[in-house]
Parts: sequence; structure tokens; C-alpha cells
Amino acid sequence: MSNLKQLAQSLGLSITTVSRALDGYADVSPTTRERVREAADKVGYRPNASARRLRKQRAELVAVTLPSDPGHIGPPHFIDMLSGCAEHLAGAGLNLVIAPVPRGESELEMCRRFVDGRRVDAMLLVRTKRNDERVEFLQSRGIPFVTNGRTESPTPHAFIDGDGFSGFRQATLRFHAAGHRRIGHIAGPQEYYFAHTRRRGWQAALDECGLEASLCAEGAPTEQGGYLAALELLRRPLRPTALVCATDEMAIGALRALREIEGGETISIVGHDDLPIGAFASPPLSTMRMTGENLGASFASLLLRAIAGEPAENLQELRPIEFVDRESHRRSFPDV
Amino acid sequence: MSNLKQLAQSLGLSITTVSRALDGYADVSPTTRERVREAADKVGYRPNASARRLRKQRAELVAVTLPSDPGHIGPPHFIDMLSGCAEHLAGAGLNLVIAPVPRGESELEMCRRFVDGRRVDAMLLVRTKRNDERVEFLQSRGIPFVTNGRTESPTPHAFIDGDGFSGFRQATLRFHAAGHRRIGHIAGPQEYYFAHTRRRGWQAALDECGLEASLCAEGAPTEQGGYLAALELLRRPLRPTALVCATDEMAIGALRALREIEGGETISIVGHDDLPIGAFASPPLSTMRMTGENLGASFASLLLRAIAGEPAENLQELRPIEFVDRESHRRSFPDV
DNA sequence: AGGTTCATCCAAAACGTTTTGGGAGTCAAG
DNA sequence: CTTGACTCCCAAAACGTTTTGGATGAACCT
Repeated sequence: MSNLKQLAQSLGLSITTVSRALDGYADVSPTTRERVREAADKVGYRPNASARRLRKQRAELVAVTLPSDPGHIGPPHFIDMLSGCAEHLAGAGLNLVIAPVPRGESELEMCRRFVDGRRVDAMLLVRTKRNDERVEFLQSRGIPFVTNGRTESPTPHAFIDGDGFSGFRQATLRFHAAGHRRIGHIAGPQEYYFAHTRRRGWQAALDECGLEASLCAEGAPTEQGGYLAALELLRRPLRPTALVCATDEMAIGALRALREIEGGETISIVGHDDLPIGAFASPPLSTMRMTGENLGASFASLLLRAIAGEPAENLQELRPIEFVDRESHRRSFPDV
Repeated sequence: MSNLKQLAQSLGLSITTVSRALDGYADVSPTTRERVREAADKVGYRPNASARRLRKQRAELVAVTLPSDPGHIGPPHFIDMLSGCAEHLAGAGLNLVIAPVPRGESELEMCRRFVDGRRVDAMLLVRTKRNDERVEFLQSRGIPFVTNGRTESPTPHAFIDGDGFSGFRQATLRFHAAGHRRIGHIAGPQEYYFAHTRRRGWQAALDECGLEASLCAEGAPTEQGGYLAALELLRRPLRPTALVCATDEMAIGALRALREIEGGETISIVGHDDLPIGAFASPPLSTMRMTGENLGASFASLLLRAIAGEPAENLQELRPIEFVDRESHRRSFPDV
């Protein structure tokens, strides 16, 4: 539409001066600057993004990777996080692009495409695995990135994560203190760090109490996965009296299993994520959540600092977990 | 890292030839082409995206706008749609960027930023309003765009939408055929097209049956909104025996209201969207859904055709609604 | 031999910015 | 008058591609 050359011509100035005027440099007189600004406003001039990116050698883009397995992308409120992140990145002139993994391509190849084409200045990784090849690759390339969730990578990287170990340990200890002695765990896929660490928290608590950690079933991180895993646990001869579930979605699936079996209404249950819908489950789901407001903004801020070159060690946020007590964690159970 | 010049130099060719070899033009000999391709593979050469975009005058980017009201972004499976869309766009060399609306900025200003800066080749609009200023703006600018949901715009534009009117009309007629005579509607915010058209479908059915369309309450398109609206309806002297809810989320909120009031278990209910979680509600939620697989891919294909210049009239998909019958729509109610 | 076609390659321009390295003029100090 | 500092402006280069418009030979007809 309109570019610097046209604007400069219409003002009788060089494109250098116009460019510098708009960027607020001191070597253009205040009167000229004002004149330029007004003219630019009037014709609605915006610098061509591609040209600036080429010249400045910055993509002005941050990519967020989305795992392709359906239901494995993230919790339902994930999109709100993305929205918040994008909003804060926009304040720094960066846009957030979605980097899906096309069928037949590995997550690694996708990363490579983005990184080697200089298409992004940084990346945001979600649903990290314990050994995440994407992390290794980005580290080797020196591309700034932040992950949602830790990994077992030996070299440190930037992340935000909830302290799932402590959260699940505490939740299990609470059940123990309430008199429960058979506390089961509905686990997510163990290759994911979050699922593994939550399970370890549950296990650690049982160890401390001198109980055996045998009542564990693994499933997909979905309602269906939680439902099936719960059925498996509930069919055992010595079934659990309380269930600690890796996610709220799995917990909601487990809730259905409880409704379907006899005596299910005496079994207590707790989830994780604090999905709004949990308050509307039957019974209202007790859960836990990572503390802190506006997760997306925190990611954005970490990304910006990573791009600015701050070392990864300074960019690690391990947040405490807090409980959200509703009904499902305190159902009366018959003494055993 | 590596650019065309270096690659050409190392091969003893001009950058023209290298560029054309990689793009598969016929005016470079097969042997040279192979040689170039191998060398490019070896050093992991990828054309610089910004440079190509500048030269080709295409942003290679499509923006999706996200409304900022929390919970108003879209249904929980929205992210899956985005992922599918991004994946198919990537096949055509396009990336999907998130265009959030920063606090204090209108959706219109945001669109303007993206469009005037030539930052995008097309836009994807979600949660359209009946009179959507974004649609008007994009039409006036001649930017290709596709909406998720219709509008009342006089000039046609590309969209994909479910036939909510028919769906809600049919659902209401089914209740009538099952003997219900007081059929209520839990409506979403009426400025949204989808909410308005669904309400009109409910109303049309009641008109046909000679019943009064008075049992309607409006709420936010969230569980909480559905819960509150349902409470309001259920407190009326002549309360409904069946409820048609604008979305599954609202229906799940309403389900809680039914559990909390006496005789609530005799009231039938149906939602819309077919959220996976509906199958795990108590009772399992009957619902309806737009027909067709992989909505995201359909959006991508429409976007590509819009960018290619196909007229908007050819790019309108009004999809039929199908019912997903579970438990909640056929609860036995006492004869009145 | 002269003309035509074909296959293969390339130099240079263009895309629209930002930044570098001055240039011209003014003013005050020496 | 010269020098230096300062203010305001600008020409040109650079970023890395793609595309235009040939150039150079070789092969093929007539």
C-alpha cells in the first residue's frame, strides 16, 4: 500500500529521515518529527514487516509447538494461556505462531524447519517428555526457548512448572491423615514429565507411610483414559478408598466409573488443574492448581528474557501447588 | 547460518541457478539440480523466510483472532481445530499466527495492525457477532478471510457454520414429540450469531407447535452461565420439563442446577458441540454436533482458496447438525 | 554456411526497511 | 578567519531471496 519511499517523497524528505523520525531518533528535529508522524498517521503507514525482519535479522516470531496426538495437546484452558502469552509478546512486537506437527513428520523435523529457516526468534514447548528430543535439539542450536514442564535434561533450560511431586505427595498424605489406607493413583503416560513426577509424589507419600504403592493404573490423559484406568483399579479385590488422579480430565472420567460401580459414592477423589468444569461435576471435584495468575504472561516474559540472552538458570520457575477443596475429596467411607 | 550466496559459491554456480534448481525449474539441467540438492541437504540450507516474503510480497502468514473475554474464546476443543488448521496450512507454506486483542485495544484496531502492516495474507475469525465490525473492515480492505460462524453482513463472505437453526428446531420438536409441553432454552449472549440463531430455532419450533416461547434465560457461554440461567428457569412457577442449551458447557452447568433442585432428575436436557466430556457427565449428556471431520482442515482449505482469489460465494459451508443421543434427553417426567 | 531452436546458465534488479558514515550549515570559541 | 562542536539531514549499503531478460554454445534444419 504505502511505503517509506512514497511517504518521504510526499514530504520532500529522504527515506532515512522519515524512518528515523518514526523511530524517534534524536538526530531529527522535533518539528520534522511531528510533521512526519502526522503524515504517517494520515496515510496509515505501517512499516512492511518482512522488510524490517530481513534487515534486522529477527523473525519477530515465537513458535509454540503442539503435540499432534489428539487430547494430548494440553488442558482445555490451554488456549487461554496461549492467548495471554500472545498478548504480552505483542507488546514487544513479537507474534506467536502455531507450529503443528504434520502427519508423518517428527516433532524434531518440525523444530528443524522452523529453526533453520530462521523463521522464529524463540520457541515455546508444551507437554514436555522426560527425555525430550526437542529440548536437546534447541539446546544444540542455541535457540532461546522456554518449556511448560521440566525435563530430565542434564543441561538446564528455561521452564515454568508446577511442583507436581509435592502436590501429589501432599494430597496423598492428606488422604492418609483422613484415615485412608488404600490410596490409588490414576497416572498419565509416564513418558511425560508431569505424569511421571506426579506419580512419584504419590509413591513417595505411600513410602513415608509404610504403605505399598500397588494401586496404580495408567491411561491416556483424557476422560476416557481416566475412566478405563479407574475401572481397572476398582475391579481389584482390594480396591482403593481414595484416588489421586494425574489430571482433572482423568478425574472426571474416574468419577463416572465411581458412579457406575456399587459403593462408588464412598470413594474419595482428587484431580489436578482446577478446570472450571470441575466445579460442575458430580460430586464437585476437589483438585489442585499451580499458584500464580496469568500463566501466559509469565511465559511471555520468560521468552523475552531468553531472547535478550539471559542464561537459562535464571529462567526457571517451579511454582507451588495449592489445593482447591470442593466435595469429592471428603466422601465418607466405611471403616475397613 | 547458510545462505544462497555461500551455497552458490561452494558449488561454483550463480545464486540464480541454485535458487532455480531448488525450486525445480526446468531451465537447470537434471545433473546440476541433483548436485545442488545434495549440497543443500548436506549443509541444511533453508531459504530465509523474511527475504522470500519480502521478495514475493506475501507474508506466508494467516492470523486467527481470539476474543479476549475469558471463556468466550471458543469451545474447549477449539485448540484441536487450530492445530488441524495450522497443519494443513503448513502444507501450503503458510503459518498460523495468533492475533490476540491487547487490553485497551478494540478487535478492529488489532485487525488494522495486522492488515496494514502486510503481516498476513488472510485472516480466520472465530465467534462472529451478528454485526461484526471485523468483517466489515476486512471486506472494505479486500483481505481474504474466513469466519467460523455466519454474520448478518449484507455482502457475502466465506464461512463455515453449523445449521444451528435447524438443529435447535429439530431438538425442540423432538422434545415436543416426546410429550414435553414446557420446553425451555438456555441461551448464549445474543450478540453472537450462533447464540442468536440457535435461539431462533428453538423459538420457531415452539411457534409451529402453538406453544409460547417464554421459558428462555440468557447467560455467559460457560458452565457458570448455564448454571445460573438454569436456576432462573427452574425457579419459575411453571418450570420447564425439558431444556435445550446453546452449548455443552452451558448444559453441563445446567446439569448441576438439576441435581440441586428437587425433581431435577425428571428434567430432560440437550446441549450442542459434542464435547468429549459430555459422555462423562451425570447423566451422560445428549447433544448435537456439526457434521464433518477435521474442521481445521476445512478452514485451511477455504483460506487457501480465498487467498487464491476465489469469490466468497463459493466459500460458504453450512453444515447440517446431527444428534448424539446419550441419556440426558430422555428422562422420564411425570405427566402434567 | 546461415539460420533457428533448444538447453543451460547468469548478472542485475527489485522487494522495503534500518543503519552506517558522512555532508552541509550554524554558531560560539579561539 | 579558523576551528571545533553541534544540529539536522541524506546517499548508499546491506539484509537474502526471486524473477527478468538475456548470453552462450550446441545441435539441428535448409
